[in-house]
Amino acid sequence: MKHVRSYDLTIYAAILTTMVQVDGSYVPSLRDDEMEVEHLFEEPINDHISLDGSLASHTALIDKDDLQLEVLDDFLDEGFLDDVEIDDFEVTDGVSDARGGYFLDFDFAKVELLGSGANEESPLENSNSESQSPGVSGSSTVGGISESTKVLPNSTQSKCKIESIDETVTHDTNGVFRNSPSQPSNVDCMYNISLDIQHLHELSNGYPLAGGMLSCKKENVTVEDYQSVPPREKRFRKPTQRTKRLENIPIEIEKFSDSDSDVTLYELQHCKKHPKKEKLDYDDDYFSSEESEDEELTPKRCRTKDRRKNQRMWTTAEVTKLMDGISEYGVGRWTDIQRFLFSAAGYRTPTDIRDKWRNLLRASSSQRFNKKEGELNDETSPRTLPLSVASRVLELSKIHPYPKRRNKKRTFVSQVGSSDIANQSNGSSISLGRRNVRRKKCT
DNA sequence: CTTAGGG
DNA sequence: CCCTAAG
Repeated sequence: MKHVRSYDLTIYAAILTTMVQVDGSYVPSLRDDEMEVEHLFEEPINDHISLDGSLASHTALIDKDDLQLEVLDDFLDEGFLDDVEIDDFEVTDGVSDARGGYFLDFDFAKVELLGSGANEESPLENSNSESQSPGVSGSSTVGGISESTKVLPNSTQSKCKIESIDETVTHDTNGVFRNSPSQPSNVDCMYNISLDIQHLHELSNGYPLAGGMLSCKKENVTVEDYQSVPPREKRFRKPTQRTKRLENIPIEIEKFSDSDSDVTLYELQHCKKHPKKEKLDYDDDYFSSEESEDEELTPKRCRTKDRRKNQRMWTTAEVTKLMDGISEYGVGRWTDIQRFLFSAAGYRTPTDIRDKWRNLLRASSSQRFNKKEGELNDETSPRTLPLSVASRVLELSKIHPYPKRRNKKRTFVSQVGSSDIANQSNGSSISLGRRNVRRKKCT
């Protein structure tokens, strides 16, 4: 989520600001600021909450590095900066560019100038250019600011600098972060940072954001230590279909071994996968269907050793559900069927469902053929589907013919169909079904 | 990304 | 189940 990323950095920025702010006294404690920022999180309703911070740069600032690094470390520990990509912030170094990551401008361009006096260049600076891990870059930001504040002995100098910073900073990043137009930099070069936390609620889903971020440990974190923080391995591997499928089951068991594990996990995954379609109305089907507990309790995972990698036997309940879904949504809307009926399963991709339906059709037809032949169908055999299922499949196949357009046999089937919903043209019935489905779904 | 079709 | 082409 980009929101999360930019927002994290934004908050982090706010913390930075307030940290350096500590007026005159330079209290090496973040407590007050913590509270301020925490309020940000507590009131997601207000769109803009402004932090007033005076970026004081007069005197040497103690162990700010440690504190800041600690805070940053907390960031990393909490995993909030995990996903921050460096390309989320276009690093531009021009004041004129109002679109670039002003923060990076701020830190790297300006602050480095400020700290030009003593260039014992903390190795953090180098890590910027590496840009391998955004978290690392953030850390360098911390180092830069703190260093500058430390080094700078002259207040007037800093004033000028920060004025220019103000101009630079005026910028609207994705509408997330906004800075008030340059304040007349008075004594302490006050500048205003207003946070747009319109996306805050998105973060607060169970993530101890403020708490974890603001908890200020007292351990010293040296620069080297920080640098040694391994850049979080990126898991943008683009898993293949099979990988995804395989990953599906163990994750459920591992991460969410709780009671409602399945549902929660599915929600998460699904929302991640289809961010737009996250409005899933989980009707009673979703929870009360016998399918869920059936699947959970009896994970009939009959894996034939070699042929199919991971094959799950289709239970009768599943087949029933599949037919329900087809009768409701129509043939061809496999994604909907999967989403609304097989969502709890986790496996059973739309393709699987379609394949199953295809197989069902085949089986039913063959069964009918067998009936004609007079062969007795063995209901107990797993190879033959129960008569109830078969009859239903046949009926459904009449109503919703499988969209094999070129198939001439379907016309025959439709003519035989007693419900007369399916006319000679298969397409009409299908499209009708789809329209109904859409209306039902989008409400 | 979803579906259809073939393997 | 898997893969891939087509919309």
